[in-house]
Amino acid sequence: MESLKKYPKPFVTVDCVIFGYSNDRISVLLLNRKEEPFANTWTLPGGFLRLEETFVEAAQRVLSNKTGINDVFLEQLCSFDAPNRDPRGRVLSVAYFALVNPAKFEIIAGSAANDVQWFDWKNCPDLGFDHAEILQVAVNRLKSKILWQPIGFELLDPQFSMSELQTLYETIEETKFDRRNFYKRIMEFDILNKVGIRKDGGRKRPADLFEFDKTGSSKSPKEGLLQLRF
Amino acid sequence: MESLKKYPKPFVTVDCVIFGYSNDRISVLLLNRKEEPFANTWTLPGGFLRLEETFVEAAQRVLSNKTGINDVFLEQLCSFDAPNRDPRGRVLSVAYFALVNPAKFEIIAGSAANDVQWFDWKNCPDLGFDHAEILQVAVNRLKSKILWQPIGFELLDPQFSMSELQTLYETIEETKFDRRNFYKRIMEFDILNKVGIRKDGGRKRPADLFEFDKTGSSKSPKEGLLQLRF
DNA sequence: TTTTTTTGTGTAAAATTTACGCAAAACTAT
DNA sequence: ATAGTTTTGCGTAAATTTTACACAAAAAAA
Repeated sequence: MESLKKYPKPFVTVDCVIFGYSNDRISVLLLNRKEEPFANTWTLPGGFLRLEETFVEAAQRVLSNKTGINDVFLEQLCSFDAPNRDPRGRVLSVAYFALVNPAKFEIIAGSAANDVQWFDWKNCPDLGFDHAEILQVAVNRLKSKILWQPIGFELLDPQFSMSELQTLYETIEETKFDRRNFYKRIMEFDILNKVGIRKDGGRKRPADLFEFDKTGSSKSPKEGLLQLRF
Repeated sequence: MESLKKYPKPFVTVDCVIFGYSNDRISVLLLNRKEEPFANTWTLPGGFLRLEETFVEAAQRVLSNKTGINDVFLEQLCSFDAPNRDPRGRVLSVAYFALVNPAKFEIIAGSAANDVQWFDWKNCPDLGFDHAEILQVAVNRLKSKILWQPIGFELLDPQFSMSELQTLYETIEETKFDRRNFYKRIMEFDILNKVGIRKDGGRKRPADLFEFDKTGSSKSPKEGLLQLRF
């Protein structure tokens, strides 16, 4: 069998765009680096791939070690290849993204980080490497993805009201929807189960509470794809 | 600055899914390998990334050397990471895809290939490595992409009739559209310029000939996205 | 000439999307 | 208590879009 010795090998890292949602705001998890390059600069959490790992395994390990976040569903975003994107040498990056409910995680800066924090997705600090570009790609993906898939449930508490779901969609899409049409449209897809009404200190009329129907029996039209248009 | 010496390096290849269209059929360009692993087996054309190259540059070089195809517009598809996807070691692959008009290229097998041929996308031979999986991802991407972007023009001759364009769409989507509604829908997007009527041996009434409007003045609704639904 | 096939244009029915109306439920203020 | 306010769930008609055809013109075939 042909030897691979003659071929050069780049370094390969996995970088993660972790989106969170709380208080009607989308946030992104950033890490402040302790070491050069980009020491004391905010970046996406990431790290080098090990030879026995898949990308997702590497991403889970990096997220756990550097940010304290465990067991998130990661989706591949894009790979980045600018030859000068890392001053140390040729370092490729495979970017992944995930949506999480920040309330479910305690973020803990690992030993290689000065700090780990959530930042509003519209007000991030300058990012090291080409991570601003990666983040932009992730934001675009999130915006288009929400129109076609019932995401958002990973971002909310297990039980939520329709207005909470609507606010999430409006925050991501940066528009407003008609409340009544949103309600009808979401319900048509059969992806929600009504599980009661809000008990706690509601302000006005208590809202019905829903949770995502995990039985997968959704009857959404157009070959199983959501399609929100208001 | 931190040394990278402690980090392992995988090999990285670029693999290309080149779709062609002729005689109402979508085809894929495959290469029959001369060397192990997968000697005498069909695979997607691909090769190892050089450290000074971007992915696209590597793909262009590989395509030119191994298949004789030059200057195609490549779009990143996905990266593949199964640890055992290459028996020689840890070899990652970044897949790209392109749409071309086969009539514009002469395919020439490079020295590392027994042969290079177009295969019908529904009747490919068994592929080496994980290339069947890569091809499946590419096919899915092509099908969804055509609904949102005015592709297909790269697949046709510079001037084409509406029925030729429709047949292309029907071939990719594997459905039939109403001829008159297809005509109107396409015209609404202002992406075609009428450039005359067919002169040569037309069979019945000669069709108007169109070409893609490269001035970028398309007025498609929904934020510039095509949306074909019949 | 007549027939056949393909193409360009138009139009009405069907379906979907959009814009609101309204009453019920709980809180607030008298 | 009672009246007023705000939020929620459900309904309905207008506006728009999609779908299904009708029809005549252009050229080849008979």
